[in-house]
Amino acid sequence: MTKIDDVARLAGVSTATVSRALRGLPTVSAATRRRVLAAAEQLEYAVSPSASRLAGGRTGTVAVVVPRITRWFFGIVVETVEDFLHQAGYDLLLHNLGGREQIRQRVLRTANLHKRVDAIMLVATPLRPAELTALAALDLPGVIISSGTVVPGWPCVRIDDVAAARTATRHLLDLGHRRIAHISGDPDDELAFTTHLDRRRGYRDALREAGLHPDPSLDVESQFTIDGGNRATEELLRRGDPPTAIFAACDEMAMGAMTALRDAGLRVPQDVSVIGIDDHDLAGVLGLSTIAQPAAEQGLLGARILLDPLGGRTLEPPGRPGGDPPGSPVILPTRLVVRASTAPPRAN
Amino acid sequence: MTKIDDVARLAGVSTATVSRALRGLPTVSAATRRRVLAAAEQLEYAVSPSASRLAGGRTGTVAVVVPRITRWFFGIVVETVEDFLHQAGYDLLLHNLGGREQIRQRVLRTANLHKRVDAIMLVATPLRPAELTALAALDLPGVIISSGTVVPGWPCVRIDDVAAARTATRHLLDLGHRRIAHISGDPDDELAFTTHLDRRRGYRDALREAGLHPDPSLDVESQFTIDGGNRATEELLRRGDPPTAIFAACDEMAMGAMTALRDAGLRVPQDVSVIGIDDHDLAGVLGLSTIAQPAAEQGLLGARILLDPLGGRTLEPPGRPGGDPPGSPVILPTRLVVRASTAPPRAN
DNA sequence: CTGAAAGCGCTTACAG
DNA sequence: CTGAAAGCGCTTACAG
Repeated sequence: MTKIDDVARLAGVSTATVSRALRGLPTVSAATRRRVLAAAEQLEYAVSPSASRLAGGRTGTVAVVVPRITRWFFGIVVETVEDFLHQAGYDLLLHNLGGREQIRQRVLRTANLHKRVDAIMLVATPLRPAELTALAALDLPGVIISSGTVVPGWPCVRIDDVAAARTATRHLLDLGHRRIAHISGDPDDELAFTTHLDRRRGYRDALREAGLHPDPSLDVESQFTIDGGNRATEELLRRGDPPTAIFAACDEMAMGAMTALRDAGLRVPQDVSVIGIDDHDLAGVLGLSTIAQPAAEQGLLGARILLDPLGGRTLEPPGRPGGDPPGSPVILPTRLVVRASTAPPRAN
Repeated sequence: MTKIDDVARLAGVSTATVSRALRGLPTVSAATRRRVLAAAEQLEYAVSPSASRLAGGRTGTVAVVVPRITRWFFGIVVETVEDFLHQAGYDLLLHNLGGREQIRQRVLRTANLHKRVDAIMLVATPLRPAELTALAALDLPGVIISSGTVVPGWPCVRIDDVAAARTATRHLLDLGHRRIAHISGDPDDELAFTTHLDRRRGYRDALREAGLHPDPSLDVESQFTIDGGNRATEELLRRGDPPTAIFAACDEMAMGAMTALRDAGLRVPQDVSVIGIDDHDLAGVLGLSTIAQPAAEQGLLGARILLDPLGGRTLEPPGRPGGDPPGSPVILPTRLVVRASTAPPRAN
């Protein structure tokens, strides 16, 4: 195991100089730096992260907390953030809550992040009061992606869920639909999302703007998964007088809805139109109309803001009007993508 | 920041004793341990990982290297392994190669893993000779999941890809198909899988066992993705005289094949049967017949073997016959799942 | 069962 | 621009 002393000896300098040269500090002469780098190269020296962290007081690590990495949105975010962090020289400490209360408690306690990371990215993870207090006590920089809670001082990057849902619903209204169902997440989901609340609001807003009354019998709560969409749609059909269109709160639910409809002998879109939110990898394959949201961009921008020593004010996406109150979230745009799953209702 | 000295002072013992008590070492009296734990609790003490690692010589971290976390198999593996590692008190350092040569080089160099992790899990990541040398030089325990290279001394957990492919092909043969195409991964894929080679071999073996000659015009290479399956199938159809069945090397390719067939006006399974390998989350939704492979089990078993101080010989799955030569991979079973995408060919 | 002391391998004021 | 020395916060022989 070659250590810094070996490099110092070979280069004929002190360990302090090796440390400075290797980290690219400006206070090293070009000639010295060259000698140090050559020595380090020759000895295949790699700094010991533990020693460096202990002495330097920085961990060089960012915690990324996601509900479930196997879900489309979270997978994309992690992939993007991982790439960016590693390029910036940071390690990524992954925490996948996995819907298990036990894991959630393990992760979201002070002790588990303290002294272990320099910063925290919370993806769609709402916090309970005690968790919020614990995180705030860490006094670490953090960023929120997509939704969850507001942590004082932590920037947030997300889409406008209300607007996205409104656009989806309006697309169905524009096609002529009037009996529009909504299937969405459940407050009792172990993962405790809040996203579905905003999306339901957008759905209801759009209906009201069109002069329609939201019909509770057309609004079914389930899980944010394929299976959840499947079951919600089955429940919907069980209630009789099926809708002519379904707005699913995410693409995975929409896929489950398409299956349930097919299993019930209904065709999409001839009998029932379906639209989701996300633009999941498979949306194109399935011909699913959707509201595309920029998952990678949310992760990337969040990571940049997190690492930006200036606090990220200079990293806002172009085109965003200045003058927002400090602390307001960065909202990234969504986009209606019309595919084969939505069409006008059959002739009345 | 409360540190170990604070706890020692409050508990009225030395820091050595605090250290021992907190780590559950047996050489501490029950009374002392109780006092130490109470003091630590009261002060909300959390050990500094950097200091502990530097002094103890263990990083408490496992590197997990995957080609792309957004693909079904790798997402499942990471989720499973993350849970197990954290329960065992280890951190998971995630490396997502993402098909970028630059990242690959960064990750698979000695310097980046050395002194940074205690063990390495390589998921479906074939190594070049130089990378193999570098990893071997690390002299760390490691485990291989699914395939890739053989690293001397590293156990391997996987399925039998040849057998899985043979079963898939035989299912089509049993249904009466004779013109069976195969779409699979490309050697030029940036991720450089080897899995597709085994699967192609199983396909050809099955054909030969049925007295058929593999027809090169029915064998198209592409990428292991939905889009890859889509393009491979388009190519297949472009060649004229389409097959009556397609065996896709993975479910994601099979999904792309289903889309391409539908876009070409062909029905599944009436005109063309399709089968994949994986049992992807969406396989059920899409009615895709497949060879199910236990992704979570491969990850979990690999992680257990990695952390097992005994080297994992006691952790082999039950039912596995003893007497395998040491170093031979642990093979987990696969299972044919027949859904709606496979049926007998139309009347000749 | 417990403690005093050395040491893990760096980085950081401080001095020059 | 460079070095000597202290210190980061633990763990580990070594003694007792």
